[in-house]
Amino acid sequence: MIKVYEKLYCELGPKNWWPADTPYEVIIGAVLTQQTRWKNVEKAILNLKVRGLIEAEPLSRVDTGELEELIRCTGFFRQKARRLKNVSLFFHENPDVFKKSTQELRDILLSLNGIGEETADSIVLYAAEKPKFVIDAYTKRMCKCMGIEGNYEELQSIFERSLPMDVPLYKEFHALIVDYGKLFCGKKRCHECILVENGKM
DNA sequence: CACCAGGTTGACC
DNA sequence: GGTCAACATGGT
Repeated sequence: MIKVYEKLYCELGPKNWWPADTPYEVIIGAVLTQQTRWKNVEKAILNLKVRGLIEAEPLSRVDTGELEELIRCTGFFRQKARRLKNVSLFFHENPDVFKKSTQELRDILLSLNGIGEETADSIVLYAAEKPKFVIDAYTKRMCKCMGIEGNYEELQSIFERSLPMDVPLYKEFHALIVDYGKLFCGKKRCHECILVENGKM
């Protein structure tokens, strides 16, 4: 996998993800971007910034109806508003949760409604800056292009086993995979894959 | 008009 | 264990 990383980095890097000013902005963005284009998330985050809601405490208390309007442009706005408030209440009451171990933190995040594996790992990696490789739809697609298939845990294990355990590397690699996916891996265009030569990575 | 986007959940088998 | 509809807006 390290060769895939090097190839992507040479073609497209560096991406310097995650685009956010603070760790809590990463958490909000991670929830809002679920099944949604980042462009729309940016608008919603700007709305929240204007209202001073990029912190756990105020976000946990904001009126649900108002929050729904502020994030409407990200779709699924009712459930995202409810989930954002729940998550914010949790972080407000547990401000030191990032000090826990990677695995503990991941399990805690997964227990929160609205945070599944990808969102949990995005928060672990980009907000808490702990080494967990994020697997998303682009990653699954890219792996499939390379003849690798599996569930979330299996794919994550492949990346984590074959890469040095390094937070900046995990961050940049995931960013590159997403960017690469947007450019080349849109369903019918996988023949343009710049990764596979000789059927090998 | 149809399809998709940096997914998650709860119901069901 | 896996599969599936529901959740909803905005862009191509």
